[in-house]
Amino acid sequence: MSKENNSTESSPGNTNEYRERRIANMQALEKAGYAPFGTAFSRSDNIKGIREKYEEGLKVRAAGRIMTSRDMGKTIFADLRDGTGRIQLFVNKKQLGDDVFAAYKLLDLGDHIGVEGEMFITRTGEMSIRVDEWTLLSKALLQPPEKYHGLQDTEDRYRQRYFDLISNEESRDRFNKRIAIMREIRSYLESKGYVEVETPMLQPQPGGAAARPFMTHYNALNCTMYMRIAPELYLKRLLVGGFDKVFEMNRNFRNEGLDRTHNPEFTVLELYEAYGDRISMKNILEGMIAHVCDSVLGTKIVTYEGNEIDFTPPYKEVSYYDLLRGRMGDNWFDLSVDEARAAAEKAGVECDPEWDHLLITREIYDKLIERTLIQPTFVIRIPRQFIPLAKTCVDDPELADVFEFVVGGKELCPAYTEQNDPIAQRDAFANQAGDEIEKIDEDFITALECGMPPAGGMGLGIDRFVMMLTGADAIRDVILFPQLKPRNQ
RNA sequence: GGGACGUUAGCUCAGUCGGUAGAGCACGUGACUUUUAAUCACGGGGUCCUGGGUUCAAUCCCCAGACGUCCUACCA
Repeated sequence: MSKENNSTESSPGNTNEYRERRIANMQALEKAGYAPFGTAFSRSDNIKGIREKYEEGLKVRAAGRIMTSRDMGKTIFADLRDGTGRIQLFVNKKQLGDDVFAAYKLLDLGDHIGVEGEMFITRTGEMSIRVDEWTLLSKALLQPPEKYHGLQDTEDRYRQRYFDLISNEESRDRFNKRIAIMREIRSYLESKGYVEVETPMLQPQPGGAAARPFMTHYNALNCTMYMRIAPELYLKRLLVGGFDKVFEMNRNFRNEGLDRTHNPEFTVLELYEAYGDRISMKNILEGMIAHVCDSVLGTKIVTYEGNEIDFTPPYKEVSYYDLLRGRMGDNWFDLSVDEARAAAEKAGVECDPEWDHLLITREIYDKLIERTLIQPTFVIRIPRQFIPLAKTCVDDPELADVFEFVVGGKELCPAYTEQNDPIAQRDAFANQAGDEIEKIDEDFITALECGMPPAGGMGLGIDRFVMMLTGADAIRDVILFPQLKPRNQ
């Protein structure tokens, strides 16, 4: 809305002529015996159901919001919409009688009404309800956005999502898909014996990832608490406690930047399977993605950022070292640090002079290689220093037994053969590479010392997954109420 | 954080090489008993994001700010 004087304000100096007119209509309706904000209305079905049960002459009761109106004089055609669909109303003066028809004319676009009438098909082939009776359910005091273009202003669409949802079908569809995707993930995992659990979002010490947390003060205990950056360490405690297959799909919070692909609160699926490993994670992920694509989209092929992506499993698997050699030459890992830096700079990758071979390698992967992996790909056997919570490969203690699942040039889902050795875990925390150092969670180490079963685990960024499956190019398009900078009052 | 661009009627957008603005939808009045982006006629509606500056005159030019979008850097 424009910017300062909008809808939510109703103070006398700020009303506009549209609102005043609607209030006048509301008062006239009230005088005619129509309560402007009605009570429950019993429907014979929702609009989708009514359409599906169509029969000529079938008597139905429907409720919804008036979206458009075509006034032909003695007959008015209107579109009524609820959460499931739209249907045309045929409102006729003779049918209703002069007074009821005159009252109907006091309705405005955006009002909610309930109607009763018989179904029929108009000459032009439009399924309709011939209204015998109607009742006012809720008067809208503000105009809905433009009926054809909808609400386009990106800022308004995020700040006033209700207007976006009222007027933009693509937006409604996208969020319905998000809901369906999450529902199908749950139902798939439950069918495989996983249980959904809840672990603390308010934590005395944030762990499970390297990220800046949100801090808050807990008055009752007079201590600092942190919004979780990941649920991982708690889910693993549950493995220790005897839950064999657990998952949690809920919010993480990170006190970091805000852009096209980052929102400070975002939804992640984390999943752990006792007695499993990286391979079991690969299997569950392939099965889950295929199920979600089929049940929600009806296809495994999606278009994302101009690329056609085929989610038909199995997905190809390639080792981190092979990717590096493929890009930088077979002798890449034999180069000295200086040679490696020179080669990286030559390839257009800027390197900090402090970096060792490992960090230069990571920069090359991040800057040159990851974005070229468009089709779903498991990148495996990654240097262990980057991944303190994973076990190393049985045949090579320098490599972590993990995969990074990359799609459309972006990392979508990391999965590990989880570290369950408390001594190795403590060492790994202490020896992390780069600047991503986590504080050691002593209670977590204690839990490991009780014996955590060997396990596979993974984390899937739900928002980005939904973006991919719905072709959205901003995370704000898949989060109902994304974070925006507050407006000054 | 750095850079580019944007902000005009309730909504979608034009526009003014500096002389306070237009269209479509919506709204109001009238016509119309099968329309569906209904149609036709007439009409009302604006702090041109905010604050400074230049100027006889600023919505337009300059400076600063707010918010947003895109690019770029960083975390997923």
